[in-house]
Amino acid sequence: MASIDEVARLAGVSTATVSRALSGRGQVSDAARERVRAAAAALGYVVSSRASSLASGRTRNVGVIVPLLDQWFFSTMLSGASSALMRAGYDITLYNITADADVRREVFDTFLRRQRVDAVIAVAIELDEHETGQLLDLGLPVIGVGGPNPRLRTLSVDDTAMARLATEHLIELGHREIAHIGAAGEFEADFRVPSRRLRGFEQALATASIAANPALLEPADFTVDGGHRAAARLLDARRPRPSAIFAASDEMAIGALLAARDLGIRVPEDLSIVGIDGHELGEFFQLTTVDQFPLAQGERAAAAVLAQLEGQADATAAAALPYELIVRSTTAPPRS
Amino acid sequence: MASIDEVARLAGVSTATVSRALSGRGQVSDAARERVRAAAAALGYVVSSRASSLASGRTRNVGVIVPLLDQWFFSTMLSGASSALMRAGYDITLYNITADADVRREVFDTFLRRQRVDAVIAVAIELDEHETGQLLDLGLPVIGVGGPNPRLRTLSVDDTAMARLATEHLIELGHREIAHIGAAGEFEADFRVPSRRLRGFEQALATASIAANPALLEPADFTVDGGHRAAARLLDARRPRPSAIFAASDEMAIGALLAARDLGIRVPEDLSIVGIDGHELGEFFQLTTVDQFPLAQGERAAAAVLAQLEGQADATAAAALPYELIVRSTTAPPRS
DNA sequence: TTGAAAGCGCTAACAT
DNA sequence: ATGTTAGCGCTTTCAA
Repeated sequence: MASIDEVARLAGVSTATVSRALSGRGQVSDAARERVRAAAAALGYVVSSRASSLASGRTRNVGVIVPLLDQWFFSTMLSGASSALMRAGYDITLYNITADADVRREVFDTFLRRQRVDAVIAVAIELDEHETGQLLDLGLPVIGVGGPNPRLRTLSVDDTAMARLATEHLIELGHREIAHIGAAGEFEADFRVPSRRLRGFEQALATASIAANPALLEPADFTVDGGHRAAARLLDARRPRPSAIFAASDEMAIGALLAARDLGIRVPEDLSIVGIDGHELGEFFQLTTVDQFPLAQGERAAAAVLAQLEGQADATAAAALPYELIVRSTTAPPRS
Repeated sequence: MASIDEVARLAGVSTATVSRALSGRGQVSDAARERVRAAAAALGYVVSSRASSLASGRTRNVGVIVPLLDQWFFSTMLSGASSALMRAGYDITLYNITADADVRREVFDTFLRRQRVDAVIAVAIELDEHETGQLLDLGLPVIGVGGPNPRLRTLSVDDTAMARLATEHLIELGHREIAHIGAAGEFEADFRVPSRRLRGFEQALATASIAANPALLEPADFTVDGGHRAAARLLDARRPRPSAIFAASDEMAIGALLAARDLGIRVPEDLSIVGIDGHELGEFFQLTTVDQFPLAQGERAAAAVLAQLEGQADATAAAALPYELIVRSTTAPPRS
């Protein structure tokens, strides 16, 4: 591993000039810069982040906290954030806050305090007061994605409005008996998303003067299987059947779709189904959904963090995250 | 951010003793250790990884290279590796080698050479000669998972044997007309897994003296959609229909299953389907598969790396990665 | 525009 | 068992 001294010697300049030439900070003549570049390339020299970060206080590394990795939505957001940060030359260190409470505490008490990162992105995590305070105490740029947090700079999509949009789509098609598959106890603890989507659903019904019917609310855990079971209950032959289902995630919507197929109920002729998220499988199942572009959300979070680190105004900061109704083939007017 | 001097002062010892007490290296009296602990806790002191790594040469950070994030298999392995490393107090920095060739080159030329990591785990990446050399040049423990690489210490499951096992299961049930959905050109470039699974399929047929039939081979891209399209071609009414399909991944097997349903072909009565991987949706679809426990693979990779870092013999090193046939409800004897 | 030199906050010899 | 001290390899004043 070549060191800065060797580069300086080969280029015939001081280490200070090498540092300036390679980092782009401070004035360096074109000639010197070129010689330094050539020397560094010849030696295969790369600035040691250990030494550089100790001297400068900058690590070129961003911490990303995620609640789960093995779910499409989170890994897609991570993918977006990761590629944007890497393009900017930043490393990313990953803090996977799993179900394990000890690990979670360690992340906030220790891992994040090791001065390894210049900034933090917290993805879809509901932070409690104490954790939020710990994050703020780091004295670093912190940005949250999803789940508005009044004490943090947060990018979030309007879950209530998305749910309203999905429900309104069904209402406009003429549906009146609309069921909702969504939140359930345990899951709720970490994410308020489900309840916000339920609220949007209720708002849309109220605006259209459709009475809320508790029998048409089925809790589920945001998995395909959960959506399938919830739909099976809703579509039970012994009770009046809704003409449409709004599922609070595409995974649950897909589960509902498969449940309908199992029961010989045709979609969309006998039953309309709409989801939320923009899941990769939505195209395959021809699922109508409200897309929230998770890959782009990750990229936006990265851009916001980079803007703060580089001290520029973040042009996209104020704008709310976009979402869009994608009408495919699982929704249609009810029969007669 | 409190520094080591403040802790030393508060504990009434030198900074060297603080360092020793907190790192566990070297001899410290119980009394001193306790005072240091208390002082550190009182001040909220955490060792700065910047300073510590410069002085010691250790970063307590492992780099993980993955080819994709938004696919269940890779994110699951990452999840396993991540949780195991975090439990051992290690950070992980994530290098997502996307489709972008420039980013890929940068990772090997620059990112990995910044001396930010103590070791590298390369997940399911086919490295070319040059990249393998670059990894080795780092002078760090490197372990690969999946895709055997003769120059690297590698944990890998025997893809050929897994495919053989899946195919033998069909043969033992009495199937003779067995189709395979697997590799296709472009995908092949990065992963040799598909061709190894094809080989296992062919071996099992040969052992049972079943003639290979090129008409029963359909290339697909390892997605649900690809599996669906491949199965639709295989199940086309105008040609002789196989009695069983072995898909080289669970995602494709699920696609095939849905294609059969679309065509009114009953599974397993009219068609048996078996996959590979142990996908989370396998249970839901009652899919027969050969599970390769990707979460455990990630954990094993982490354990192997930690063993090398800590200089212990890795007890699990020699053992091949386990796999297991999980018989569920998509396979049965053919109809006479 | 460039160089000399003083740190950045730890760790690890070496001494005691 | 503990303290003293010389680095680790850079960055950044400060001076020239």
